[in-house]
Amino acid sequence: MNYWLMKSEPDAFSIDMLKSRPKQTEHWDGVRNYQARNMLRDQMKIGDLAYFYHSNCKVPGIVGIVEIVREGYPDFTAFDHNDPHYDPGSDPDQPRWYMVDVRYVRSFSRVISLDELKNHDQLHSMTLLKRGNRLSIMAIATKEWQYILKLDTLFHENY
DNA sequence: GCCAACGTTGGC
DNA sequence: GCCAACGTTGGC
Repeated sequence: MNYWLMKSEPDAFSIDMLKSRPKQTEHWDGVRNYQARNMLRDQMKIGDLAYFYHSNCKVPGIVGIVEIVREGYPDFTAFDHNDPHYDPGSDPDQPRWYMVDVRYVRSFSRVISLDELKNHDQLHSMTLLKRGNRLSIMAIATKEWQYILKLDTLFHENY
């Protein structure tokens, strides 16, 4: 069982949009980075959980949890001339880009903001907080996952 | 195989 | 909207 963090710009695809999809499930398309591709294709397994992260928005941060419900398969948006993520270099017979399907699990009662995450020494080694990091898919250590979960439940207990 | 130019990401 | 950081491209 592995833990992940997946970034999305909420204007393009937010956790609320995922929640309102049929079966609260959607494919995670558009990743065009080889390191992230390798994780989608090779490492993400059914039953793995991921934090849904909203990036490039007013309050960037973790907004909820999703579950991987289908393992890596070719990202067909790369074959579509009309798709903004079209890549002529990805051949259907030898796809360059991969995706997984995710299902909504739950939303946090608040955004656990990037700013807040930075304030916890226990999270300093997270890839997300490394300087210059731009990966849209990253692994999260079990300890970090649990620590972040507690940030949300602590909030519940206090209010 | 080097590296300058360019495009993208994403916080601020 | 700015720009630092990083990945990719392509000339040589």
